[in-house]
Amino acid sequence: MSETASRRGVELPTAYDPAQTERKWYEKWLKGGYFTAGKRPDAPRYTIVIPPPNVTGNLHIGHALDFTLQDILIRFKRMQGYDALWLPGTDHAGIATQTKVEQHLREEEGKTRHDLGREEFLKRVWAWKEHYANTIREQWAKMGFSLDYTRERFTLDEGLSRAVLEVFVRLYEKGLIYRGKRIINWDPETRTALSDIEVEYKEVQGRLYHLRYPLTDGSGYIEVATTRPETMLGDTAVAVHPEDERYRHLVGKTVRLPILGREIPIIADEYVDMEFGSGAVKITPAHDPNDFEVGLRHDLPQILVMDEAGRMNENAGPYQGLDRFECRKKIVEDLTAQGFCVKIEEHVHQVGHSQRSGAVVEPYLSTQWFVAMKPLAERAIAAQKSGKAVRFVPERFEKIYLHWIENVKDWCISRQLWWGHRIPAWYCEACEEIHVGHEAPAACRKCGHTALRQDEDVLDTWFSSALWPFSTLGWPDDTEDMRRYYPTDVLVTGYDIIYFWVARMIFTALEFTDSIPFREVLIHGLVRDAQGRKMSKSLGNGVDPLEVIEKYGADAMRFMISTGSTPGQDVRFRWEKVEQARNFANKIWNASRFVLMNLDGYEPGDPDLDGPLTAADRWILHRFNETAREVTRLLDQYENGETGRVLYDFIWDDLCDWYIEFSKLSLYGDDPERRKTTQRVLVWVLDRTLRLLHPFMPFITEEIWQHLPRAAEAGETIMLAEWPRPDDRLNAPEAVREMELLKQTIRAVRNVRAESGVAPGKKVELLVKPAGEAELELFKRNEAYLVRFAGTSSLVIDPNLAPPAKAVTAVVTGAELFLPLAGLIDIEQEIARLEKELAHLNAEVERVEKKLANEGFVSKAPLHIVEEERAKERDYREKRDKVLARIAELRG
RNA sequence: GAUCUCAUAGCUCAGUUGGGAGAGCACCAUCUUGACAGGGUGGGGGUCGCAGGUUCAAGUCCUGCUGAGAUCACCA
Repeated sequence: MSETASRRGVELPTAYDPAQTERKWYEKWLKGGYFTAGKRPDAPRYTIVIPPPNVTGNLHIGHALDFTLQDILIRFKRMQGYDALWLPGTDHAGIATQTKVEQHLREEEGKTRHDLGREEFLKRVWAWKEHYANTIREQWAKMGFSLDYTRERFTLDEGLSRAVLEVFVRLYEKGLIYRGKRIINWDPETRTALSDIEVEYKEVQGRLYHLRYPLTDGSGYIEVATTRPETMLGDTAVAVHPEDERYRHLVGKTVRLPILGREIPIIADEYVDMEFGSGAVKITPAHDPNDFEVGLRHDLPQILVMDEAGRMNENAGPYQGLDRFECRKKIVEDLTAQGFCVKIEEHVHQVGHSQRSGAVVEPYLSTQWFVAMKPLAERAIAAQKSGKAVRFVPERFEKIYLHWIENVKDWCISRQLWWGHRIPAWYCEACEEIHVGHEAPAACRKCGHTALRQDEDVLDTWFSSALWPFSTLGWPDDTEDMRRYYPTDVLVTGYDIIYFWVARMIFTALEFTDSIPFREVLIHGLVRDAQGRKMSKSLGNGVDPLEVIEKYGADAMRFMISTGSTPGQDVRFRWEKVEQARNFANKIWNASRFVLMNLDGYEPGDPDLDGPLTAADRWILHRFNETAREVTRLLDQYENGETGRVLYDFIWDDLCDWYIEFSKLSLYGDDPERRKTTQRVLVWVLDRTLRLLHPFMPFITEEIWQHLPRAAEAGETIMLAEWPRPDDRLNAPEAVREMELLKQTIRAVRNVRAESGVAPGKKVELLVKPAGEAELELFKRNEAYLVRFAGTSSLVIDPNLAPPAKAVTAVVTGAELFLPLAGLIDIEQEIARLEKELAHLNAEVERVEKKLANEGFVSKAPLHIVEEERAKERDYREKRDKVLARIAELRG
């Protein structure tokens, strides 16, 4: 007890200074090892793996939202006694990182990656990665995240790379990974293949070019239309619908391709839409996915007319060497000049752009590696539709997920990059036999040749991300962590990566661990700017979380961002909201200062519920209990916005505006027993309230909590303090009724004073006419509060009192209140004021009576609802009658 | 074209299984009262987008419409 005694009376500065305390506590938490999971072997575990941020740069405010939501859950569960693991890590982010490093290299040294060579270039990327991984760790620390750094992982580290190999080899052996020549999405800027979802379609104002291809027999022309005229150089057919009467006679004939003069057939295929355009389509199998299919059906040649940089190649004849867009211009000029281009229409259409480079994506025939999605998707769909499902929060995102996985196409997983997991395939130099395995084979299994070269390409970043929930825990080994912490409990992420990541983790986990990777997925929205725009580098409207922290503190940022939204909905970032959160932190700080400044003679211990507690004491304990119950319930439902509101209201309204104000009477009074009781209630409630708030505002709650006198068994950090459990012994409905009447009375007096223009500081006489014995007792018991908070010079409580004419009146549920204001009052004005009140009460009475007169309502509504309305009716009637009587009296 | 989200006070947004609307900011008045002016007290302000329907009862559920946004799929 000497320790708590020595803490007594510690002075806190008048305003909370976040910068000072945040670093201090984070260091202590780290040193204490409180973030490390595994110290409660007998407790149930709770696992979250972090969505690994890219090592491309600093974290932005969107990360702050995502991670804060996770830290809230982890801290909450840890306090509830779980063995809580929050596993951190970072993602190598293939294209994104490589592009950044290449850009850096170009700007700083004027070199390309090819100048350095693969090995040297990768060294540079690793250095970049180290730098940004450190920056990210620093940012995590500033935001207060309780991550278990002993388990931190990186998608390219040794263990995870092994997992990637394992998955690749197994899928290959199962026939679910294959190599094939297909139309893929090609990014000519970064010169790599992309998967379908890495292509963003944007509406673009383009043109539709109508071209005439002359029939070789000289009998005329056939007209086709295209948005990409340069691809005509790769045309190998013109297709019409087999049932199209207009063209039936032409099928089987040939046309001569303008410029190149190649003779190509007119074919019939059901793919063609007769209604659209001329009903005839040019077919370019090497540059369009649909044409590719048509080409296969009709055994057409595939002529690639561009190179990997999007320049026209040797097949483009006179256009060789031109950029594809220059070629477009040139070829249209030429075709027009030669009379082959007959019409150019303005045409709005969707054009695919690379998600990373922004370049217009070229559908491109290329040999790549693919994952056959059908079997994997079917299993995921079956799982989702049976009981073995991942629960999406909010539910609607399940539909989004299912729609995607039900329509998914094969996944192109090879990337023409250097930064990533190199594809574990080796080709025999002699016979081109493919060998897939963990290591390079010594010799070709087919021809015995020993010269084998490994595939130059790496895997799509998302291939490794798909394994994240189990690769981070040690899979494919049967590790202790894997057994204890897998499957994880919840995945928290934004709706923008449901396809990229969430879906892929689910089907991979089902395939390789035979289980779902997480029970629930909590989906949040995007953080937008104050105008509701998406934050982006080009707009420069991004918000740096560190700037927010510097200005307002990490707790304010966390509270604002986590409570400022509804699940699944986008959040707008507004500085005013951070300011509000900062003010809230300051409010808590000062309420705590008040408590700490008034602990003279404090004797440690819980409030004695059987002791002489005041109604206010019992009321605040009751309200705390309700708040604890509500906060726990809401947190379990991921209702952070509501949780924040409940805590805010309890702390600001109930604790600060009412209880602390009321407590001053006990603290400054001369009854030492009452003072001690109130001190205990204050300390107890503040302690527990800080715990409820801790997941949201870890720093300030810890700082204050450490200043509070508290029992040794509470532990050395609020992080590990027990989460408050609802306790029925704290229920005090009578105290609640008493406080409600007191509050109503005090407010009514303040109100009429203000309305009657009584100076706020002026003490006035207050006459209370209670309605009955119980009320009389109640008011007598609480005289001191009325005097203090209603600004009373003298107080008369008398059920039989005859009010003076020159007085203003207020009516509350159990009493009439009179303020004799002889000098100030104008009778007519008072009557007018009361009549306004009367009109209001009459309207209420009428409304309730009408409801109760409704036979359907009384017979069908739940009893407690009907009872509530009856009580309202009585209350409004009573008040109305009193106001009516008072008006008559004044007139009278 | 398909699916989804949103529309509530001047602004930004809450509103948790349907029971007569709230917060912050802004605004008006007032208070240098011994935790806090980043504060206290009191106040004004809303036909909950429109039209129907279900129900004793609809901001809340259903249908249609209007407007804003998102995602997916597309016709060359």
